[in-house]
Amino acid sequence: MMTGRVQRVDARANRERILDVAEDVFGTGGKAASTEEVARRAGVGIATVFRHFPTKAALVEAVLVRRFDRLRTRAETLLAAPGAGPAFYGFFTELVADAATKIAIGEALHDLAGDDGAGEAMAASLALRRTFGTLLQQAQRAGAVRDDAELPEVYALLVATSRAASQPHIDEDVRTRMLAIVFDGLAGKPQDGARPHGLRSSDRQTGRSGVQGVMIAGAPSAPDRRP
Amino acid sequence: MMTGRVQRVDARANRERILDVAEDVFGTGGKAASTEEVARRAGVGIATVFRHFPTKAALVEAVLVRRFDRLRTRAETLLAAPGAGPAFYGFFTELVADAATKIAIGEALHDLAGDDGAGEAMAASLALRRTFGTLLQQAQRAGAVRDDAELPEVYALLVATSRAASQPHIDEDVRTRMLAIVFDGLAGKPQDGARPHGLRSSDRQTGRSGVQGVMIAGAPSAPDRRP
Amino acid sequence: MMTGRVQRVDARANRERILDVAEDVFGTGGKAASTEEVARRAGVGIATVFRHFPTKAALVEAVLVRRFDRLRTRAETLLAAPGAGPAFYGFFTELVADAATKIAIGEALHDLAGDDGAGEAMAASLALRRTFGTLLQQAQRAGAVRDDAELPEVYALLVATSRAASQPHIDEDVRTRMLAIVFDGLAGKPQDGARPHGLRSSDRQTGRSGVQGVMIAGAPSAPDRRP
Amino acid sequence: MMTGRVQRVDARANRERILDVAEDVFGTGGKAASTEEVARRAGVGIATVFRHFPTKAALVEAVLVRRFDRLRTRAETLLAAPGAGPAFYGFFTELVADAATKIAIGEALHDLAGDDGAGEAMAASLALRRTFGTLLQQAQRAGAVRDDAELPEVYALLVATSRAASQPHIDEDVRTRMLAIVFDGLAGKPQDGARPHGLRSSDRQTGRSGVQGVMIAGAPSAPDRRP
DNA sequence: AATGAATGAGAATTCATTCAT
DNA sequence: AATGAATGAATTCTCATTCAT
Repeated sequence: MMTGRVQRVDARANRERILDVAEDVFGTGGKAASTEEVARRAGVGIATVFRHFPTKAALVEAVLVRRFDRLRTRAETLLAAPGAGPAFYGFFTELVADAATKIAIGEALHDLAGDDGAGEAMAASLALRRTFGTLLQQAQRAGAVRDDAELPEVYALLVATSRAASQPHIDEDVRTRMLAIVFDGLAGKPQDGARPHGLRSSDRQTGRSGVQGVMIAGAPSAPDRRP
Repeated sequence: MMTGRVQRVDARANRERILDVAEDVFGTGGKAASTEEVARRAGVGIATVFRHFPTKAALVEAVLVRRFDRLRTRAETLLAAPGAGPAFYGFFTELVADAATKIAIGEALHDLAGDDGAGEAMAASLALRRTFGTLLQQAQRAGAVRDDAELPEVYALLVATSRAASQPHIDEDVRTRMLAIVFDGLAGKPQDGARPHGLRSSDRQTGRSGVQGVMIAGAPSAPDRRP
Repeated sequence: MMTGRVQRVDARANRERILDVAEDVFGTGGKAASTEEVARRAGVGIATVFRHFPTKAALVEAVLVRRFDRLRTRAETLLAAPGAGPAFYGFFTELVADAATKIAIGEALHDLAGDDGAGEAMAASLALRRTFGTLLQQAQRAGAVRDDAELPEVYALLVATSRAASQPHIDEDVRTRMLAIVFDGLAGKPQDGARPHGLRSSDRQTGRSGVQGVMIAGAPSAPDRRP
Repeated sequence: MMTGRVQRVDARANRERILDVAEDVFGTGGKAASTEEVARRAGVGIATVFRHFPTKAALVEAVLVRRFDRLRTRAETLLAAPGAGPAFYGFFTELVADAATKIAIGEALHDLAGDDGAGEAMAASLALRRTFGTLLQQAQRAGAVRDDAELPEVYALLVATSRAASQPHIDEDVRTRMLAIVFDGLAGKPQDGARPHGLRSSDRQTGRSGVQGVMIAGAPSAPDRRP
């Protein structure tokens, strides 16, 4: 009994170590990194990795599931915190900051978003997205986020910025200012009708935005310089 | 002589065909796609590909250089067009829309951004960035983009959104609305001091944004609902 | 033109050499033998083997197809020869003698017989069986083989004896005498009703033969010693 | 003491269970089946299998020894039964029928026959062969088997037919008729000199049988149809 | 210049066997 | 004595790159 327990504890520890290392290895080198590298850096034999995760895909998936679950748990914690605005923006900021060190997870977030093959990871990803959607709604009800922003585009921005943040030359400073711009866009009341860029967030089903044509054609009718 | 000339013309045509195919192949399948696939779809022998591009990396680089150059040329054209604001936003929109179909180029833009190994492609990438910087300055001078936004973060947003747009489940509609938010953030006057998210684009060198701590601590002093 | 032809000739030669070697390697070691062994003994790189045969199964199948085709061709030649009896028995003898040196091919004949996964090889095997069936019918019409023997059991005997002949300790002498017994059984007029073993070839659908029960029960009614 | 005894009883039981399972596993999947599969289906840990049988080869050997011993015991029982003919043919039939369900054992019988590496199994195999030889002699003395048949070829036929019977598409009906032909060959008085196949069981040391040459040459002088 | 064949260095995965408890 | 985890040596297959024609 005791024996069994101890062995399991050891194995569990190994499993966790492998996951930790894999998160780092796949983070740095993308999922193209070799399983052997994971084994080496985890200090175990290659077969041990395969004992815990029968295929490489299973290993990658386990890494993602763990990561998505952690993020979702964090989001749930923030849901309960007072201050819906800070909760939303804080989570957004945290996730992007975290992505900076877990490089290819952004890629995974990215890849999985449309991939339906990876069962569990997909589920965990969707759960995270759902919770994030709740954070968004709360923040909108609190007036901290404009009402016309919807989950698909906001989540796309979350993925986009976290992915961008994983680039090594994007330091913390740049990242913060990048987010400040996005956050202004999210918070900002669509002031007056005249915007310099001609896009409206509330536009739907309009096919191609008119901007491109206008721009190519040359001078837009909108005033170029604001008073 | 004639033969030589003809062969050269043939070779040049081959080179272009290979580049076209490679752009598509690496676009669809990522740079993990095989060189043999490129050769097959270009209708040439594998050795011909390696005759034109001594390594796979060289082929990928040539694809990127051509792509960056095209984008830069487009940016230069817009620089001369009247209407600095539409020029900037239009180019941004175009590039993101284009990325949606050239999937892995966004990845490359991404990867290269910090990579200094890839000589020519890096140079082309920097040239594009520089031209984009000029577009930005013009737009700022025209009042179409807030003054406190600087190239690093704006370029980061360009990369981020173009990468996000390459995901299959991001349709044109979502892409447009995502950009609308970002563009509002770029255009928007930093209204009053009280922002719901607590980030200021003009903050520099401040290490960690204070948001996180505040948020975790709970209720911020700032009013949650705006009047 | 010339160039292309020459290359193809070389490649064809390599292909044949690989097949020859594979026939030997899989013959000696069973299909469990490694592809690398085939490559080494063929004097080519492992990748060359896989270039010609995309999977190991394809290689094994190609070996079998070639072998079955050769045997069928031989059978067809004999079909045209005068003397249906000698043709039948001669083919039987030849095939068994040949199997003695192509060890595991007997195994393949064996395995394939019920296997429907291996497309081409299965087809080639069936073609051989069909031609052998014609040889059998001719021999029966010529009175050289008893009329009540049918293809399934005769073919089973062919497979069985060729497989047995592949064992190293079965020398030619033993093989010949083993065949002599089988051939006597095939040729032999079902003499009188009283056989010492109690089985009749013409029995069909009789479920279990009665022999076993009788034997276990003890003394059969049939006379034990023949006059 | 008590503990030791109990443990030993348990261990013995485990050993038997492992052997039972192994007989089935190696029977179904060939000896390529994995040891882990045996352990799993036996409900023990993999290490327990290796405690009882130090190598996989030892396990396979133990399975074979047990099987050969059982067959030999059965043969010995039949030796004492009245009716030497039925004893011989019955044993032959039983063994072949049994092989139909213990697939790869036929293969093992086969493989071992010439293999001198597998000590105990080889010995058990030889013991079986010896006992079978006695059955044969008795049957010959009883006139149930022709006098000129000797053990090597008869045993070869036993192995050959049992191996053939293990093929899934050889049903009981075909198996019985295949045996009927062989048994006719074994029982049959070498009638008159003129056989359609030209082989004589009593031929020894004659190098190649003349049949092949004759057949290839074409029309034999012997009449093709018997009067 | 162009081609297709050849090559060896990985990569994922499996398996018999050993180790620690 | 029993267990399950760990291990490294195969094995199949892929791919960038080189060679010969």
